[in-house]
Amino acid sequence: MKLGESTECVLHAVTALAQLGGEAASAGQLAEHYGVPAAYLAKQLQSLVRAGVLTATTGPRGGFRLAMPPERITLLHIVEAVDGALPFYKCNEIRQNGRGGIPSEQCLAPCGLAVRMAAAEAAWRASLAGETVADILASLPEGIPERTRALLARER
Amino acid sequence: MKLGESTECVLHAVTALAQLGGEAASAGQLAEHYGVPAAYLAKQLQSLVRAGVLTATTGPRGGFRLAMPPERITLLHIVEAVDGALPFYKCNEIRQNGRGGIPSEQCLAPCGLAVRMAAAEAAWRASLAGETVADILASLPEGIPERTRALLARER
DNA sequence: GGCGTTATACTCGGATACCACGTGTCCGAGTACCCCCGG
DNA sequence: CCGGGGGTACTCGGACACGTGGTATCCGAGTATAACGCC
Repeated sequence: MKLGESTECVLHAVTALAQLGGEAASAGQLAEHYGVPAAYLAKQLQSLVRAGVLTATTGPRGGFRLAMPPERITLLHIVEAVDGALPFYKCNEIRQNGRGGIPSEQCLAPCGLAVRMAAAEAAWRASLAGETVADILASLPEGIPERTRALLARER
Repeated sequence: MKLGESTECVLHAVTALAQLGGEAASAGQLAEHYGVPAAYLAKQLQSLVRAGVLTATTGPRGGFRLAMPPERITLLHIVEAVDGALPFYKCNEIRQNGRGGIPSEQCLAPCGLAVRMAAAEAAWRASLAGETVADILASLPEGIPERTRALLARER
């Protein structure tokens, strides 16, 4: 029960892109910015493109940029894009299997365990869906966005 | 980001044990009761013993039994025992690494991303900690506890 | 000087090895029970 | 008939293969740019 190691990289990468205000940055730039393998970061950012959180453009001066304003991108969007949106708990209805299997006519109500596990998972998702990238930007230390822009901006 | 397949088996196994009211059942019995591999279930139940949720006795008429009354066993106890209690999200402080690393004197406040991820995880844990095995028993269909006792009880 | 063409360098995108965790299985150590024997 | 001892069968507990998902990496397809030559 843990998120992939790459989730942290991607969260920070999106934060950096948000500081650029719609400008693009290449995977190589972002990787160098955080000291992570470039090819690996690129692979993860692709899943964000598929999820519609980022857009990608090829060629010189290309790269990744936000597909939505930061206020509309929630942490849940990013986490689900990178780590998958499958439910944590999969109910296989084993209550109906084996020697003690409950006859299906008594299983009209969903399995109580599955209901509780789903509720906990919903609480997690709701918490992540309540925080946006804009909230993260607002909590950065003073002067960091300007510094990020200076480091990542590409002079024409 | 998903729980192990075995979590479901273990949750149901504990539910079955709770229906026995402190009586013991062997791993083999429980496995047959749910149609799952016996050796595998036994392996998982061991981690519950280590976590103090169950007690185990060897020898004939031995097996596993609850170490606490069902009202005191929460779903979080079980899930953490089986799946580990590690945090989902591990903050490696990559904000301090690489070319854009933030100097440590500006990192007195914890990383905002880590704070949000931890909050979501806390919501998940709180939801699971609010549900006990006794709640699960109360939501079972009519007559199931009696049936489980009849199937799992071992005549002296 | 302005425009079209060409060459270039840079970007993403998917396909490919490597490794760790979880799944599934097995056999050995220990113990409570049951049977048998002796008193 | 009662008590003790030994054998037995049953239980958990940890050690051992196997497979899948994630990590890390590479090279190829495509494009905007920039330079160059021509008009």
